[in-house]
Amino acid sequence: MELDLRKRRVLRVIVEEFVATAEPVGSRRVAERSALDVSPATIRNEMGELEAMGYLEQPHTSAGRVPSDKGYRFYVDELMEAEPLAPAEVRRLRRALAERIREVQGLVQLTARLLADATACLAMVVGPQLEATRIRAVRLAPLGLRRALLVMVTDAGFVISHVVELPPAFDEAELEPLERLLSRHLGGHAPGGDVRRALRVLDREVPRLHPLLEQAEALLAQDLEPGGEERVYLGGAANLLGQPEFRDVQRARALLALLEQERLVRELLARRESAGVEVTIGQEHPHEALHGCSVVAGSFSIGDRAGGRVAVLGPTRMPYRRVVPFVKHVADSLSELLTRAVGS
Amino acid sequence: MELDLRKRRVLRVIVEEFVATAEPVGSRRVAERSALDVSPATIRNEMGELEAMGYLEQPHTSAGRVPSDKGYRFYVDELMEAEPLAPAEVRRLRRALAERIREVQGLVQLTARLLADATACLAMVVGPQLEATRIRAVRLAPLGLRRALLVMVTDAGFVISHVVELPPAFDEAELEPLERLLSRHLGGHAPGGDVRRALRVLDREVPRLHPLLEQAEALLAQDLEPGGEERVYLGGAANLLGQPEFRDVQRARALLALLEQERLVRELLARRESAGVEVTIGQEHPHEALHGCSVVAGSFSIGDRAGGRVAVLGPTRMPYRRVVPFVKHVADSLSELLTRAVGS
DNA sequence: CGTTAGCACTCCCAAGCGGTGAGTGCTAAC
DNA sequence: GTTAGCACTCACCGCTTGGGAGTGCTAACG
Repeated sequence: MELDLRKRRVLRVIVEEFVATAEPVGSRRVAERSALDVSPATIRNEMGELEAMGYLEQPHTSAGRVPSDKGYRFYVDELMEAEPLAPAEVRRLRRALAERIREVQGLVQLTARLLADATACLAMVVGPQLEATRIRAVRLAPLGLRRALLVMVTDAGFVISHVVELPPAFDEAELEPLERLLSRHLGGHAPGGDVRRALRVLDREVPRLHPLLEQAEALLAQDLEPGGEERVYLGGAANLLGQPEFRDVQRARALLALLEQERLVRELLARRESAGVEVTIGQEHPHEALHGCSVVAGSFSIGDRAGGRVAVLGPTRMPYRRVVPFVKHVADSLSELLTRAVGS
Repeated sequence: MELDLRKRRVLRVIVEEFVATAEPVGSRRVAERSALDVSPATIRNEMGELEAMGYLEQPHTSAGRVPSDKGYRFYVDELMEAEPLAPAEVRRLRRALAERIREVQGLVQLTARLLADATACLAMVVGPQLEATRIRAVRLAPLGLRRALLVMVTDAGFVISHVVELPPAFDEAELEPLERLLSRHLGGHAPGGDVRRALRVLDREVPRLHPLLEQAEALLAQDLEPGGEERVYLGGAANLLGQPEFRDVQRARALLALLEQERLVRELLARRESAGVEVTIGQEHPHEALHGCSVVAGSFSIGDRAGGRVAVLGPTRMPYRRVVPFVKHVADSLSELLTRAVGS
């Protein structure tokens, strides 16, 4: 049940024309653009068959054809020729990112902005995952009033900081040795289960610290749970409203409402098995609000550890040829820059 | 040229009816709802005069009247009776905020969410302003590879942290004395001009530190410039799309595009002289995209210093009676909680 | 003199109605 | 297998029409 060469060509032309114009494409246009050198009538036969096979849809009789989700899927998997990025664009991107590589938060936000601008879609970026980092240093800064700031720095430039209450018997002078103790015990561990285990060991060894360690553990757990430190950044929501598929405000509203729930966005970006860029098309999404939409997502890493995710969301009628390589490029650039910054 | 009692009553009814229904209100409805006990014809005369005076507008002949911006302004300033918050709502709010008072970022974000949900508008919150805080402690955590994390903690729970490159001749053992030196010199200063001055003094005293101090100054400047650390949080954009005034997508698009520019949002929230809650209505906004919209904004403070701003944005047809006291309450609650947290 | 009933008038809106044109599917010929 | 020809379908556009809401005006009323 494979598609023969001509059908593939027809499907490709239809997808690309529809992506460009947002209007159903008819047999005549396909005949003109496909360079197949056959008449519209022949194309019509092919289109009829493609529709029967589920790759095309007709909004109504006597309108042209529109790709179905299955059609887009086939296009993305088999037909699309990725459009290489312009060298100037590559340079601009690299320069912009390199400038902010120091602070992860800003980097992630900037990335979202750049992606959105370049693709005219909505961009989503979730930053390096805490779990993927290792604690490099622990500091306790006195704040007075029996409080101190517990700062943990991880190797990806993450800073976890929380105000903790000091046990009543505590003297500020004790902070420095305590700092060293914590650094020794927690350094090198990932701020997930590893650190928790280390905290427990320490708890048994020095029971006096119990109140402090308990707080540290609770606060860490809070950072790690969805919606904690790993913030999600969106950019370019206004881009979507420019697309004709969102002329119906209620659709746009449902989509925005969904995207405001950070938990759902995180779910949307959940890592798949694959290595490269993943495309999720229309009905493949579990949420109804996303049914006319596609998501193109990629991962970046820090050294050999998982970093975060970058993604672009737009109507299924999206310029995949441009978007897919762009997302891939941004993900790879981030990996490279972050890995070098960590210096491992 | 004051409005007599009956005109005030008529205007008030029209504003409130229009706010509730989003449809132009006619003389009959005003007669029914105003309890003035006069006929629609009389009301019509009043409405005609109110229109001539600029308080009302007519979308077209033979439609009811709609308040003009001037009409809303008069309503907000003179006619509106603030609707007290339900005690249950007050309690819920207080509990939710108190839970997150520890970390400023989360608190600000939560506030935006709560405001948006309660008012069915878009909420904007800009966090405590760095300039308004005082540095409480400075820490330098070694990161290896000639780098260290410079952490400055301010009294409002702000944490400013940056990776800095250490001068080549530096030994990690020197960090601790340096830390103490910095703490002594910078502690108590506001991270604006004050700290910069202190840095310069230190620079003269210990020229060896120059490369480090230079970095610190540059990074601080970066944090302080708009778009630095004082992040703006938005919540409830989807709420706006539900309003009938945004049935025209292009309008919504223009608005969203404006709100994506953090600089403009910050401008929008810029402090006015007044003490309480400020309402900016329609054409009073400099940006055209905001012409059908109103903003209700209030300030919160930390101790006796400026804190940040909370605001709500919606169509000019907004339930001011509810929104104004709500914004005021949220601002006051934040002030109270943050002031107590700082413990000054 | 303010208030009111009556009434003509305006104008939006929704529904109904051909005309138009794009695009199709079918059929028969090449 | 391909193609020209052709009837058919159906969204879209512009037009008209009827209805209804709400107004402004005028004249009468207390």
